[in-house]
Amino acid sequence: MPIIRLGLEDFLPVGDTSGTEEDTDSAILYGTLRGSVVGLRYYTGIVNNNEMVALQREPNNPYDKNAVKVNNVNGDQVGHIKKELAAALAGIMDNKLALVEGVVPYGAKNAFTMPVQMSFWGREENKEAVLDQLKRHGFKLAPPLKGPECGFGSKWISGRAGPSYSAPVHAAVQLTTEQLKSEFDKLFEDLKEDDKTCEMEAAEAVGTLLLPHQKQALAWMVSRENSNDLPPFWEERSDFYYNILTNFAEKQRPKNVLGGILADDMGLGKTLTAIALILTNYQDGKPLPVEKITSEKFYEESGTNSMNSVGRGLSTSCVIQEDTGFASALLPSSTCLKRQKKRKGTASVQSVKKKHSDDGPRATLIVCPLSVLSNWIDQFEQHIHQDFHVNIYVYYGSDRSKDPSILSEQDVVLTTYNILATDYGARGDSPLHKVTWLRIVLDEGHTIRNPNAQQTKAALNLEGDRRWVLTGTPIQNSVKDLWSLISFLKLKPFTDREWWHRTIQRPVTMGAPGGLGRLQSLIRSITLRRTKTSKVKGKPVLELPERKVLIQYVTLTEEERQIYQSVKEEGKAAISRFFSEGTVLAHYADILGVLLRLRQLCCHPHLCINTSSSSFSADNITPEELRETLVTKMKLVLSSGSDEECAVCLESLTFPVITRCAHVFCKPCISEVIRSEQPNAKCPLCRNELRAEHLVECPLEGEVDSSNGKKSDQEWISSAKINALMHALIELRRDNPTAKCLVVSQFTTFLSLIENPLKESGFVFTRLDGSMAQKKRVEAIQCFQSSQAGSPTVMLLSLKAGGVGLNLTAASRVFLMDPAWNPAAEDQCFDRCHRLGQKHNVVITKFIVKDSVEENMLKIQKKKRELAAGAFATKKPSASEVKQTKINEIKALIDL
DNA sequence: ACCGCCGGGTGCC
DNA sequence: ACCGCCGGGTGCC
Repeated sequence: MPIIRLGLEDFLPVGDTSGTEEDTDSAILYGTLRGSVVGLRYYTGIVNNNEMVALQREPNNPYDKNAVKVNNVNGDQVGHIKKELAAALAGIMDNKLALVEGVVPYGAKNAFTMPVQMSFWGREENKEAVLDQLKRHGFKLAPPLKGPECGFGSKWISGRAGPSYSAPVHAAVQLTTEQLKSEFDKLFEDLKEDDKTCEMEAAEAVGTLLLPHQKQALAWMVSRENSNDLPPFWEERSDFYYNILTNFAEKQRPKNVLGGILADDMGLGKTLTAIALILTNYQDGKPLPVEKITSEKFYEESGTNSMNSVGRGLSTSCVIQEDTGFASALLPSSTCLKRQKKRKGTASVQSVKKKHSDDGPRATLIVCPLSVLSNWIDQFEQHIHQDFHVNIYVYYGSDRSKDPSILSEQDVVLTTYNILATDYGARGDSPLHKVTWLRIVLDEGHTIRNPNAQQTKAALNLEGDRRWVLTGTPIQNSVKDLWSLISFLKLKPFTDREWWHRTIQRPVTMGAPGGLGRLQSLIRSITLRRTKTSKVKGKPVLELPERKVLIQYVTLTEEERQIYQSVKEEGKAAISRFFSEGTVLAHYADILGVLLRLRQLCCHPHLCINTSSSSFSADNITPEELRETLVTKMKLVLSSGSDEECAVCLESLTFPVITRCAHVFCKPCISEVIRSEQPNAKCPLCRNELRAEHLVECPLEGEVDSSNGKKSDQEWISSAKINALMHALIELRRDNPTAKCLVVSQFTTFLSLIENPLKESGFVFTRLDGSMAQKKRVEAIQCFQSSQAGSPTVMLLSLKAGGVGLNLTAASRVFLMDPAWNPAAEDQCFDRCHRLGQKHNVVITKFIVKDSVEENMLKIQKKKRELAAGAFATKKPSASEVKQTKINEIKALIDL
């Protein structure tokens, strides 16, 4: 199931939200006030009756420091707020006590002044201050007018119609949570219907036959790019264009985005579809003119149309320029350069692309997270027909070209969000921003959901009419997330946050009638989304082979059980003490340590070395010792596989730091807490003193394994789990010698221990873990995916290795050696082989030690799954709820 | 007339 | 602005 969590805050004004940032979601309507706009004749901006206007402070106005400008939806100034009123508004606006929004109810054609109906929105606690401030200037708010869409702009009851309509206080009728849930479910439903079911064949240069749903996506994308439709919510009226949300009108036809959001579930082939689009729709629906090599075949491999095949391996025909040095690190050494030379020497070229700049833009820019950059390169390699030649430039690395004309000559330029943001930050020196692109594709587009992030701003400022967002999770936490995407698509008038907020976001969050409907029709007009269970012509989009998860219980040996029990009793005693002392959270890292050791003991006694942790009492120690202890604790937290979240942002840790009270947060998050609560900041988790200079950063180097090092000096012994695994592997080999399997663990040391018996029993195996260099990874993957005789049948895989794109479809069996805290991490791992291209039924075996922490983890996993399934309309948990959940989990895990 | 009244000039902030 | 406001011109009926 796609992760579309919709927080309660999407629908209800939720009070407490940690304060620091202006959160417009908890705003209530204080009331309304009629004022006047003056000075109309000095400005060009015009409005219609009932049109929304923006009020903007102008503190540097030489005549009045209180000045408030009035702009129309287009951003053109209409006039000023009359000075007496402006004097009252200035303080309110400057101190962000309220959001003041205006609508011109009538008199839009007046020559000198016109009325403006203002609504004041803000947090409950600021209401008094606002009313007071207005009162001091002799103004008084009227209660909110009641109308079907009061405060949301559309239909104002004009003054003349008489105020007999206006009375009740509540602006909008709120739907029940259930209603909202079902409403929102519909948001992405049926997007495939009507015009989105046409299919289109890809251009010849696409060497892979598209699946039906991919042909549909291609047809839809091509039609979007070539469409002449008006953007959503615009109508043509006699000789002007009219926006039905804001009532703004203009002569000039508003541009629709020649793109949209491809929001297919992971695994449906968004990348391939985008590649097909690039090659199929250049101009006027004609394919991209690329070199076609018509003479003899150049390569040994002969790739024909293969249905989304894996294992086409190296047969490729794209030329990837390597002056970045990055591509060569990603790709097997021989892949590109040799071919490029070969082709240059012998190929006869039928049609050479024109390089004249007067042809208009040619290049497509693709921006993606670094983790999927190599996947894009692979996919281009796989899917471009070998007789065609496509120029791809990987804009990455310190020697990336600063010359925009190099970029604009390409067919495709690939880069990452970080590079995009870095270049953009170095002002005036971003070649990416100097090129007018034919097309811009943002992959994993949800990474730009934070509108304040540099990468978002950098993406918004790219030039190019065809703009696409690829994402499997268009809405991650709330409707808010959509704004950056919509803004990137340059959909008028939503590029300005005020109009988005007033016309879509607030109506939806406040449950205004029609709010969801608007959002839905907006989404429908620019989004294509299919899930794994969607159907095309009555058949599932993807017919994946079956997937079975078996749990195989393992009984520890006598010796293992003895060690386990003694560590457990010791840990349980310590944790009980923490509970009785009320210091559970202060010892959180220690508790994780106990649990980690128990989990390791379930796998193999050697995983767990320093059983006697000295860190239980940390009284009189030097700063250096303290620092070291903290670093150790942080590493423990990070390596415990518990997928710790930052209690401030509630997301996974970025740039983790540990506090003196041993709690781990994102550095930016905790720094902000310290800054905003100074001088007496307290730890959000335990309320201990918090100081910026006490924060300890994690010494770099990705994968931290707490049990690293000491493996060679210990004699190898087996364990109950290893025995169970080997038994299963040998049985599997006997029944099906060519079957491939993944052996997955969170503990890379455990994987190393497993290498021993694999060798002894004559298995050919390979390995993939987070510590391996990019090049080694690619080798390991290609080696494993190969179907050649003698290729590895086992891959030792660390649970979190590899990005989303990791494709291990050669495997049809998975042995999960130890359960993960987060069931989603397990699922993601299983999806690496249970995905497009898998030909066999997939059987997953989870080894679980009977009567152990592992069994308890299964129970917690079950709960989490249930929670995730029902999470749709549930509120995002607060920090204290997260805390309580954790405490409960700890109790359950250690049988307290 | 230290007023009223008239009518022209004028006009955002 | 077909207003308000300003300030100069003017002054019984």
